[in-house]
Amino acid sequence: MLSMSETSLTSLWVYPFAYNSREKQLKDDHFQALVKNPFSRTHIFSARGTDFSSSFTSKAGHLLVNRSRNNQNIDYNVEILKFCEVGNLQKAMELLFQREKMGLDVRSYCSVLQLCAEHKSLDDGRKVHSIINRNGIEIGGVLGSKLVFMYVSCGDLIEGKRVFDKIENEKVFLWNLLMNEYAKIGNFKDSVHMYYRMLELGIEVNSYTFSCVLKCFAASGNVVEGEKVHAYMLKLGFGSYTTVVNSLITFYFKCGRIESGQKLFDEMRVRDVISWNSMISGYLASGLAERGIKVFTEMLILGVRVDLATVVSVLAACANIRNIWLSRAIHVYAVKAGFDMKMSFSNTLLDLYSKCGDMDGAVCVFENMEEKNIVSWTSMIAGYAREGLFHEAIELYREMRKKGINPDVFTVTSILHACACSGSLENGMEVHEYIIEKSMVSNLAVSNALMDMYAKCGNMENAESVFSQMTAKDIVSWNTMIGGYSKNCLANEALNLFTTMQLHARPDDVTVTCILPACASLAALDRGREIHGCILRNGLCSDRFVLNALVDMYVKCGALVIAKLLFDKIALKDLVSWTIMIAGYGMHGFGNEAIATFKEMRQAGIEPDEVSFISILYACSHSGLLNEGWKFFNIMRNEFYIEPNLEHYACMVDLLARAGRLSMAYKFIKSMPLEPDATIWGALLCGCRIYHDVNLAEKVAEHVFELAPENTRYYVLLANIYSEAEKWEEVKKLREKIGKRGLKKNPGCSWIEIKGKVYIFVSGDSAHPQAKNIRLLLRDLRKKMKEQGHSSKQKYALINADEMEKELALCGHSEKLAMAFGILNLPAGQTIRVTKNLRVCGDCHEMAKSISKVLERDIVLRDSNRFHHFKDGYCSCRGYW
DNA sequence: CGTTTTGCTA
Repeated sequence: MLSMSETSLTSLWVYPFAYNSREKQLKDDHFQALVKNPFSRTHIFSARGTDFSSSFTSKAGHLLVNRSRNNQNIDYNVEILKFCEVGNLQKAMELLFQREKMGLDVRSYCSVLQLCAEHKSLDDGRKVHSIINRNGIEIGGVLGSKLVFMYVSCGDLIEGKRVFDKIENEKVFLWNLLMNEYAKIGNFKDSVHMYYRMLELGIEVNSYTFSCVLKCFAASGNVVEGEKVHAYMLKLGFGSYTTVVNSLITFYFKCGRIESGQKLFDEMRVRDVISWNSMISGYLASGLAERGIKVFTEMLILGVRVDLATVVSVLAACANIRNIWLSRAIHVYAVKAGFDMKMSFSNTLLDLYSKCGDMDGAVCVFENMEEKNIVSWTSMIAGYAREGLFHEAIELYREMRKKGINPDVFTVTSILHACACSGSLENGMEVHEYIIEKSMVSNLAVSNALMDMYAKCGNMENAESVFSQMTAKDIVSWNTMIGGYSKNCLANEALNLFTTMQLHARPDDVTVTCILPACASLAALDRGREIHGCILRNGLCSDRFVLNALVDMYVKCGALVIAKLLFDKIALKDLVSWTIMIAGYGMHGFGNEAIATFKEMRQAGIEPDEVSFISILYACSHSGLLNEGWKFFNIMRNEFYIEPNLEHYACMVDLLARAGRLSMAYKFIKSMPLEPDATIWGALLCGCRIYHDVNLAEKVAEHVFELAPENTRYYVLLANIYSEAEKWEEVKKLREKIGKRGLKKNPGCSWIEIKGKVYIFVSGDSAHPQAKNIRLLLRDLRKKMKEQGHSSKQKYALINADEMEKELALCGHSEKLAMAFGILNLPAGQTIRVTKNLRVCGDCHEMAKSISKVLERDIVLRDSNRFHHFKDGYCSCRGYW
């Protein structure tokens, strides 16, 4: 824009009477170009008002040389420049094509390239490039720079870099330009590479270079290299450049070096609004919203100018700590400052409402927004997902796509979370397709969310496929996969991946809380101990989730004493800690200790929930504490107003049935306000077996078979009841029934861990290298049992007679094999710990008792129901199994 | 000649 004096002077000089016709003149492109043309005296005044003579002589002089050589040409160059000046790319291109053979001035090409860059017209730019090549014009110096600039501006970074590499370049500008472009597309590696190359070539770097390279190291979290840049920057005297220090502050915050960022900020002599905003958003992103707000307050006290970005960050900080009061104040402030009409402000407000659980408020903001962007939609979707309204989240995502809005990385991760939590595999797979289409898989957060979605939907194959295709994995990726395997009952896969992980990354608190349940489910005590060591080495033992998982692992691996020692050491025991310990005592048969722990918990001021009541009720039933169980059932309902669910009822039926109150249990089921399921009838069926009540068993079995026709466990149970009553005819009938249905018995299997390795045995296993020794040992033991008056209980037979014979011939059941293997391979005196996938068989139970006495070996056997500690011929279950 | 940077909500 011309200043007032210049305008008047200009106009007067060229057209003394032109004042009135000025508007008309401006409409005329051609004329306007003339006014600005380097040859007109006007140009000298308008563009370079100060130095009349030098500008005139240099420019005109240059062109005058051309004029003398080729009179025609001068006009073409001038004309092209004219069109460039007014921004008429089309005309300039036409002229360029027409006159390319005339040996046009390099400047003309430069001007057109500049215009192509401004218009972001890659097509035209390429055409200019080919004209240049066609006419054998040497690409270098200014022309080279312009070509690179054009390509980069038009988004063709690859071609830009190609031209750049061909030309001599010590100009820092182009280096910075390319570096920034690489950084913009997330290619930090190449950006940083250029920085190192600059240093090698001795190119003088400037503040732009430092800002860019710091951004790269911030993104990749490379503290070491970033600090080197920091030192070099100070050496070159950029320590007082506000933009560079701003970048440095952001870098330190992104690397988690908060104190360094704060220190830099404190020592800054000149701070601008960006310095302040960087601090606020730095704290916000580090999860320290309060400190961000504190920076904002300081800003207000010092009277620093606040801008939209400040308000947006502070409001987001308020949202994160759910500070409604401060949010309102800032809202009012924003309205006064006129920020409230901005989209980014509305987006933050919307997110604030949704984070505070006010989805109606969020919807209100959302619907009243004149313009919405991807952030608005994503915030809404994430809000619905956070509130557990997964269906709404998915619906809104659909609506958004219908509107033609392209989900970005944030949207995709939010919707995947909604799909994961609602188990909507189909929707999740649709999102996966979109992700592939937009090649978003390279994004870590997206891949992690995808894996989580597949894992939560139970599809570990697809999760594994995403995982294996990831080029870079972070701790979240590993944790998601390990946790996925763990939760999908693939404990061995979880453990194997954990081993692999340790070669690549350092486990964190989440990793160990994911892997410990896998050890627990396998009862892999040695692996669990290893992980305990890993926890100690990595300083993770102050995390309450880790401690709870650790206690749970020791409980489920049968090491109750260690579990209790650790439990006592937990300084802040939460409801979960207490529940784990109560359940632990329960499954090990220490009902009274469980009750004592429950009381302690209440004394500690922790209120039990429905889960802790399940634990205590099971503890009572495992120890046959009928009256205490009833008491807790009543306390739960009358004192804590917790409505019993199916699981609570199952506990009670179990309790009654084990205590021999079979008809009472039957009446109890009949009086339930909930529809009983197979587990509940199954518990009673179990009781029928213990107390040999064939008549009731048949009645109960009808219910069970109706509710769970596919579960072989119950057919086996009934068959056992028949065979124990020597009703062989009925056993046969049942066997035929099962055969007709094509059902297969869930094979019993047991395993034992020796020196960290798990050995698995299935019923009648003879393939094992030590099978012969095991057989001999068992035969020997059987003999000793008989001498002591134990009779072999042929009653513990199974449905299939052939199988039974085979098992007897080989001395049988998987738990016997595993126990024998333990005796043969573990040093004397060491407890034998065996785990079985089904309930322990009665004969094996007897044999274990005998082994514990005859061989003086302690045995801890975990079956699908509880623990059995065998010692001196007794079992901790005292018959309650 | 000038062209490029730093912060901003999910």
